[in-house]
Amino acid sequence: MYKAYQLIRNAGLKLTPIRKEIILIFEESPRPFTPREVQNLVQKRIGRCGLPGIYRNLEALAGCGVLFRLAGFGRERFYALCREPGTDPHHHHIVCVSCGKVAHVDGCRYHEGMMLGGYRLLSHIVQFEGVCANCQENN
Amino acid sequence: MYKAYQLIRNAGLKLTPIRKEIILIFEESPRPFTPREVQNLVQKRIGRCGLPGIYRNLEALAGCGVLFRLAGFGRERFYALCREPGTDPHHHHIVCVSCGKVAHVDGCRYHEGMMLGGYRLLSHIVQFEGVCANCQENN
DNA sequence: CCTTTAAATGGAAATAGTTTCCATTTATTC
DNA sequence: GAATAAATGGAAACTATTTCCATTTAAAGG
Repeated sequence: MYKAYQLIRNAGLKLTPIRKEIILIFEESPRPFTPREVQNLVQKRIGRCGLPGIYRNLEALAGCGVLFRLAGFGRERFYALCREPGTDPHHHHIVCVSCGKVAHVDGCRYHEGMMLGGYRLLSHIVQFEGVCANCQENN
Repeated sequence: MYKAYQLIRNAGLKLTPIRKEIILIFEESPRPFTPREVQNLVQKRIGRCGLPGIYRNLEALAGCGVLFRLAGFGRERFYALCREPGTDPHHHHIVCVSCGKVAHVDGCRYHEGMMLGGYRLLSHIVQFEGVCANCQENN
């Protein structure tokens, strides 16, 4: 994840042990995590760590393109790893409702500045839920 | 909004004064509201009314297709009126960042059951932000 | 109408996710 | 190794949302 380290440095952020650990945690799992889950996982690896710091770090990492935050209507927030940070063409994500695995969905037709229903488009949220190939078989 | 009344009745829900008032409030404004805003507006019209009831009603009305809940990353939730409830072909919405006006965006290419990146699609969130024609002129 | 009944309501309190504050520690630069 | 801005952790504050429960009410059937 040296690419991630670059993104952090380029954003003027420090490369701290907790940030490295957070990146490793997301690297090693295909699924999204809540801030609380990240805290628990970090604590297992490097001892005590505060939830406020986790929140700050998840936002910081999302801000510099290492993570992204999932859209949804639940009360908890989820973050996942950008697996091709920086080099990505514009794309969105699909999450498996069974195992949580996140995959890319390419070919978004929307982009900033285009006209849409008489509006000038500024931003958009596109997010999918489905069942991944693996979970389709095992059910 | 007789259509809305039908949707409420068809869902086995009661047509209460508060629900009628909530529908009117959304009817008279082109923009989304938070639960708190709805409470304030209802109180101005028919006196005291509790926030828990507003939450229950907004969810109930969204559940039967009268309202829908907007996606987003803010800490507050927003609801808006389905302006063609029931008869709508599948579509999404764009919200003006300046005045809040909501419009339809038709032509979604995604539907339940289709394959997408190896996943079988179950649901999706598509939500747009932009500047409406009116606000483009007046700036 | 009048009765019955399940649903809706409002207020208070509980929950829970998130943010703020601040004193201390630490990564980075020179 | 020293200087400095950023990061950290704990406690507390915030705030949106939900739960609980006693009371009221819409709707259905006599």
